Amino acid sequence: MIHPPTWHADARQPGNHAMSVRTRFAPSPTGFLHIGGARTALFNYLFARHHGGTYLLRIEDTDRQRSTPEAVQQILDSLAWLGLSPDEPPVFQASRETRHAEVARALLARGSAYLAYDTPEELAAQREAAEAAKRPFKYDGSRWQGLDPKDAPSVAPAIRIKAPREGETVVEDLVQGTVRVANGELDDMIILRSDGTPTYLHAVVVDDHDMAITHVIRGDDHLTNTFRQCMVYDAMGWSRPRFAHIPLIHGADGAKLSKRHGAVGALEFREQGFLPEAVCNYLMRLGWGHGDEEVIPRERAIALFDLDGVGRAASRMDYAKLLHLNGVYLRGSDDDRLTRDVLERLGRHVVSFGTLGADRVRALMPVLKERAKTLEELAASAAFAVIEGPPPLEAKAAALLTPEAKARLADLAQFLTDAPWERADLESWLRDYAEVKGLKLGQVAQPLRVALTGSTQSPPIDAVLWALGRTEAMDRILAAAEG
RNA sequence: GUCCCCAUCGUCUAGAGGCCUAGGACACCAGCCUUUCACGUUGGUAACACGGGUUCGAAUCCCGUUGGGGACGCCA
Repeated sequence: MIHPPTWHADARQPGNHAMSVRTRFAPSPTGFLHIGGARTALFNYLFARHHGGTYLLRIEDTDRQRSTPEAVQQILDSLAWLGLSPDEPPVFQASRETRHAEVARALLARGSAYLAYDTPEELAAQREAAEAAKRPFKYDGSRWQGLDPKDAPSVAPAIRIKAPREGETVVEDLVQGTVRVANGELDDMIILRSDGTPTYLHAVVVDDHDMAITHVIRGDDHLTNTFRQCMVYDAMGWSRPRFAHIPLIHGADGAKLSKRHGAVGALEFREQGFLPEAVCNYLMRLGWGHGDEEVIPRERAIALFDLDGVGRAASRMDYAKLLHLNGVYLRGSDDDRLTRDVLERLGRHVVSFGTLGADRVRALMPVLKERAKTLEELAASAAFAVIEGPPPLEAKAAALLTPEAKARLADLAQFLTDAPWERADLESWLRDYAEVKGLKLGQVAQPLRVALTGSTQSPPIDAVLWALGRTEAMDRILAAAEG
């Protein structure tokens, strides 16, 4: 019967450092790290930090067919980008197979497990028969138990753990609450395959135990597996960790999150111009809340986060809200950092530029970042500043360059020749010009904007004028006036 | 099919029996600001899945229904 081990309570006593919190994120390197996994990592990180504990990473690479070194690197890169790198070097599960086998044999020696000589084909047939008869398949290994090795078939055996038949298993889940299942539902699962490799359900338990994990925080999809894992803990006489099963993230339509919903890989968000702090903030708020707080930077998140605030229902990915949050973080970001990123993106988009262009982008950054939601948008909006010479004209912008507008620009160029080149001065010169000519400021600003940026949308025109510098600005105005 | 979990505006959530005429955020609509686009700001539309209990009183507790999700591998 299952009661939380007493040290769990002790661990929460202030002043008890003997059993500090240890969490782990345990992805399998069979693909890229998706957004759901990223959130699981985040919760593990936040929980450990909040309690002054340790946050670890274990790569579950026991499936040798599907695990790849590229995927491992991808996961590491993703976590690094999100600021969720582990406190210690990652543990590779495959490297611990000797230990897994050792525990399996210990279970055998204790009489808690037995050798099962079924072939995969036999099992598949049994499963099919059960399905055909519309009854749930439950493995029956009674014929192998207590078998004299001499009578064993000449088949490499797997090791199966004996499931309890009576009573029920109870898990006090930190998120889901008390969850119980009748032991009659469990069956004798394989812990060591016939080829000597461990199964996931077994390896996880051995590793979590050996790594002294105190809190297993993972996706909801592992909830029912937890009862199977309990069999190993209990049979070995190990105290179980605390479990916390967090709900999954779904796509906007409520179905399992997949590529057709948009970006799902953590690194895809980076490519699309999202900031890691915005992604983390968004992910944290998905399934967790603290009153009305929405913008919660890392430090604040660590201070606030705890598992009791995690909801039990699955939530849907809302890209619009992420986008909004990204805008918030973008506006609050350091100008030098943004400039660096934008220049890099522009370079990738095959725009060549010199230091003059780079300086202009930096000068414009405070007003540029006000009007972008992603780094990609930011880069696009900075493109006019980085190039030399007249910018390419957008269709809508070109339409604005009427003969009158061109004449106006020529006149304006003349007028600006003697202007002092400071932003505030430029603004008042433009206002004066409009007033003298009996025009609304917009009538002057729009043609000018088109000439300088090639677009009908840009930061305030005085800022653009100033950042471009007198020479470059004059070039562009004249080019537009003559073109 | 069996077992497990879940259920407040379109979405993320606040809500731990009276503070709820159900609050906030995103999105959407309208207005203001304005030099374009954003930002900002003001207001608006919009939810307790359904049915039974328990209680003086239920979004909050219990049961059922419906609807979602997950797990049932010599995958992880």
